[in-house]
Amino acid sequence: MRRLRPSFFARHSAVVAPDLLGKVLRVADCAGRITEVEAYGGADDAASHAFRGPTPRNAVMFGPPAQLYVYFTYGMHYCANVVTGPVGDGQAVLLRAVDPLSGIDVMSARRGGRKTHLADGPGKLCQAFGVDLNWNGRTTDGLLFDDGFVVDDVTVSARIGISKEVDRPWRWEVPPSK
DNA sequence: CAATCGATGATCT
DNA sequence: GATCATCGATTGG
Repeated sequence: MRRLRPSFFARHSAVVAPDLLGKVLRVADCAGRITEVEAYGGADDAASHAFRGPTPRNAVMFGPPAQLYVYFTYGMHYCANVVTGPVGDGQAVLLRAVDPLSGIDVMSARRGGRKTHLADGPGKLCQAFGVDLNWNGRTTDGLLFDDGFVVDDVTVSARIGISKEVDRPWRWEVPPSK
C-alpha cells in the first residue's frame, strides 16, 4: 500500500503509462487495479489535447505532473488522466480501465445498477468512481498506490477512438481478473 | 462474438 | 459547423 510519489509522474507519459498497470486507484471507498492506460504527448502528438497548445480546457495538462486532468466529452462522459513529464509539455496518461477491488456496491449504484463492466472503459471508470470536472486539477496524492500486484501479460497496441497518430503504440493493458 | 449507430453538448475553427 | 481520448442498444453471424 505504498503511495505513488509525485516524482513517479515526472517521467514521460509513455514511460509512466505502462508503469501504472497493476497500481491501485482509490477514491474514498472505491478502489480498482489499473488494467488499461494510454499515453498522450504534447506538441509532438497530434492525437493529444495538448497538441495545439494551452486552452481553457487543457490548461491542467501544461501544469505540474501528478495532477488529474479530467475532461467532458461526447456530451455525456468524463475521462480521467494523470499529468506527467515536465511542466509546460502537456503530457498525460489516460486511465482507461480498472478491475474493481472494493466499493463495488457503490460503483454498481453509480453505474445504474449494473453488476459487471463497472469500470472497463474511460467513461465508465469516471462514472463508477464519481469523478467529474470537480476533480480537474486536483493532485493524485492519496489516490494512486502500489499495492504489490504482479504485472503479467502486458499487451501493447494503438490508441483507441482517435483519428490522428493512429499507429502510435501507446496503449497498454493487462488481462482483467474475470 | 463483431459491426453499426444514435445520444448529447462542450470545444475549437 | 464539425469534431470528438465514449457508451449502450441493436443487429447479424
